[in-house]
Amino acid sequence: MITLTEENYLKAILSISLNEGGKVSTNAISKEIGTSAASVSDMIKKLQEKNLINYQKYQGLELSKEGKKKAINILRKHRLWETFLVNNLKFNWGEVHELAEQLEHIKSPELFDRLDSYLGFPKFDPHGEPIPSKKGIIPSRNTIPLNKLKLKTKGIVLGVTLDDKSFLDYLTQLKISIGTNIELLERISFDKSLSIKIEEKIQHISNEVSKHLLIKVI
Amino acid sequence: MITLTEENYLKAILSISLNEGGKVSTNAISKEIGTSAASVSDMIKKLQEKNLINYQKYQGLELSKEGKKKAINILRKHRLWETFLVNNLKFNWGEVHELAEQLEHIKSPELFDRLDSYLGFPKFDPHGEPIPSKKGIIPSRNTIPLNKLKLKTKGIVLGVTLDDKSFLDYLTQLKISIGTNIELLERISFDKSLSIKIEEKIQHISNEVSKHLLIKVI
DNA sequence: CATAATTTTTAGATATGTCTAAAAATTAAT
DNA sequence: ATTAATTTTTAGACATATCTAAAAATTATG
Repeated sequence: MITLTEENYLKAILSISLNEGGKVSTNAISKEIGTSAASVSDMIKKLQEKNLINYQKYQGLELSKEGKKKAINILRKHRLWETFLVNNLKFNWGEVHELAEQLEHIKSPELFDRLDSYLGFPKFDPHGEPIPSKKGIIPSRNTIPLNKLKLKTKGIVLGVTLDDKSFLDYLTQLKISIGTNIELLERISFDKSLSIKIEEKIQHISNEVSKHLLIKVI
Repeated sequence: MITLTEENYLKAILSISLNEGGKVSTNAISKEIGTSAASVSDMIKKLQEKNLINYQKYQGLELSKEGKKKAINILRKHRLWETFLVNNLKFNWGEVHELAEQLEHIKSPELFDRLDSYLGFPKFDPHGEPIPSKKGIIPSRNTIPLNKLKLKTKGIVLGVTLDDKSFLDYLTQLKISIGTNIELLERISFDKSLSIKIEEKIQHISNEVSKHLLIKVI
């Protein structure tokens, strides 16, 4: 049986792999989870014993096939819950992350099959993030982060890659949400900040914000 | 902060109080939860320190005002989830207990307000058990257990008082569910078993089964 | 390439929640 | 009202998940 804590480690390792690729370091996990490197080191041993990761001392680690399957399933559960909370219970998109962090640990394959069906088999959650299928396949789309977009290009916001309340509240304030039309007008070379046109209105946003906006070019 | 384990103890204590009344013994909790009396004794100390129970060594215990409030809230959450699982996700009434035992520990007052509203503010769950209101008021109805019913009396099944898969599956097999019409035909004095008429069909059930069926006399 | 800086691991503690075995208190029975 | 049975508590252990401090290994630097 896998514990809640072990699930959180797997999830963190998956998240780091997806963002950075390659081997995952003890320190990276420590930062992601907010525990000491010593604790991570302990937990790594347990995950290794359970064959959920491949790991050699001092050499970093990666998820095993089994570990990846479990981690992706947690992601699936998280995103199905977020979809339910926003679509059905009318939470706004900034409010659901912590709640989904609790709900993602519920154990019942049957529940998630039914929830998936109840929600109409959504492929993307309210943040535009892909919901892994029951078999663990993660849907993909042709999007690029706004900070990589060419000048004078028009696109649609299809997703955000940061599920953080203050970030999402700020987007809401800028009237940016999933489906919003955007045009990249100007890039300031000094700080890589951007002037963009959002539904006919000109706004200025930082590089940090633009990094987390996934755009489909039109 | 209250832990998951503490919540389970509070729930168990509430359940025993509601069923038996009076002071709750260490042994009763031990049986209800399935841990040793020694473990219960340890946990009792913690709950006492947190002022969730009133307790004197060797003298049994009862929930404090605060403890009762928390316990009733867990019950509320459990029953709201059972309602969602049956009404919306189409689980049958025997399948939802274990799942609701996990879901009842989710922490978010906002979630349960919204879920309550989403479900249409139900007063009773799919087993006919009362759902405590947000303020902790437990709805009541004029029902009696089938084993206390007078002979030749007709009534409607309004609830069951045991949330156990094998029991509920058996009821389903007997075609007994919430709202079923029932008439008490005969009581066998030897074992207190009953002959009953269910929707025009005669059936024979044990006293143990009849104890857990709540009837409204018509 | 030797040393400094960083990362990772080990060692030893702590808190939670559990257990068994034994002691203490209460309740029941003769 | 003693003794026996039962219940409850204490004592001592164990597993999980965490920590800090220190040691070991790796990586970076002059």
